[in-house]
Amino acid sequence: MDKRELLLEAATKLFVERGLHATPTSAISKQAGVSAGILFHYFKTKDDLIDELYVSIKKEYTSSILIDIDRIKSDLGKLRLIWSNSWNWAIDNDLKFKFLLQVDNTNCSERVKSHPEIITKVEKFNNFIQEYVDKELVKNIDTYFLMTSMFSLITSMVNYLTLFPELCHDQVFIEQAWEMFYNCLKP
Amino acid sequence: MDKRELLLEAATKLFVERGLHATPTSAISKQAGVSAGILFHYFKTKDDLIDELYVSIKKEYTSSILIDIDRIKSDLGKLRLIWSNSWNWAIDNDLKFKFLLQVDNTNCSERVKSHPEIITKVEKFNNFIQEYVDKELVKNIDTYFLMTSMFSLITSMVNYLTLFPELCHDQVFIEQAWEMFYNCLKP
DNA sequence: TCTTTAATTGACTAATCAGTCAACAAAAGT
DNA sequence: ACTTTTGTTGACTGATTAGTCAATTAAAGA
Repeated sequence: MDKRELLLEAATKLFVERGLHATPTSAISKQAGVSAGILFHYFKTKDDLIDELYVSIKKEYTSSILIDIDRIKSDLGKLRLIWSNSWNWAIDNDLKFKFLLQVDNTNCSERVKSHPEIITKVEKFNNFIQEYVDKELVKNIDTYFLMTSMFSLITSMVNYLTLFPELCHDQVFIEQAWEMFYNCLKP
Repeated sequence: MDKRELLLEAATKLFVERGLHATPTSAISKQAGVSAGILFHYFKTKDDLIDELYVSIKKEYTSSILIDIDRIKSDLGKLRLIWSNSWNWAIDNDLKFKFLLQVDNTNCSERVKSHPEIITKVEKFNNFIQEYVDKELVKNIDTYFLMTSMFSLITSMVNYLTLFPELCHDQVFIEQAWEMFYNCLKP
């Protein structure tokens, strides 16, 4: 198997368990079952590894959000799919999601948040929300504020579902959570 | 001035700037203008300092939330005061707030989240919300889920206001943000 | 005043870290 | 078959770290 991939996977696990700086590169290579030196063959520095890991996971997450979006006709249905895609991906990839949260809440994330591919994704999503503002399906307020509010609600839902996983399939809870989400956004 | 306090203040600043593990104790004592050894006179270990800092800041934050709550009569007014107290404290104490966010999104926070004083505060707030559920002023859903949703919205608002501080005094924005907050909670 | 206790210093240590490197192995090209 | 490139190893290094400690100063009691 690709050792680069093994290293990224091991790093995700250890970073979430111990934190970025408390995880030595030696522990990452050990967890991945490869030699200590090879990490610096694939990544110039440890910070480089962190950056590449963040960007690749963020891309994976933002891509997952729009899955099957064209199979839905109604605007509200699309918004609901974005909502459920978001927390479903996070539940299915809890280590990766926790890694994103950890980095997003660190100042060192400034280094990587300005990555061009991520900025593009954010802009795309921004335009998507602007359409909803124009159609008067959501509040007429700055789209970036709408976006952060949306993702903060999704994040809190993911954290809650992580504590009570059985609720993932509880239709009553899911319906109430969606109601809260959309009530927050609607005009 | 109290060197213990100087150390905590310096630690808050550096932890937020560099991250917990990327901040050596030597940097903390240097920033505080005291000798390297004195840190271990006031705190047994570095982790001890982190724990004590977290608990003291969390207590300060949770206390600030209920300021002047008895001067308001209406239930809705009280809820709105909790909301504005929360983000006002966070804006006024941005370093401390960022420190809380950073620790809350780390696995190492498990160590400290179970601190008795913090559990008591959370339970108190939980009961407060339960009253609102009983009075049918907020959705009939698990109070812990309501609580995390509330604070996630407040957090996203604080992050947004940090980027655009002038909006703190923009009555239109504040009113819309409150509308979003309460629409999310109401039955 | 004298004694005891607490606060404070900074040089020190043992451990740990990110990153290097010479050597070797495997693939790929010719 | 032979050469070049690429992947891989693990011992090594210089720098940095958390935490110690003997010595010094300040404060408090008697």
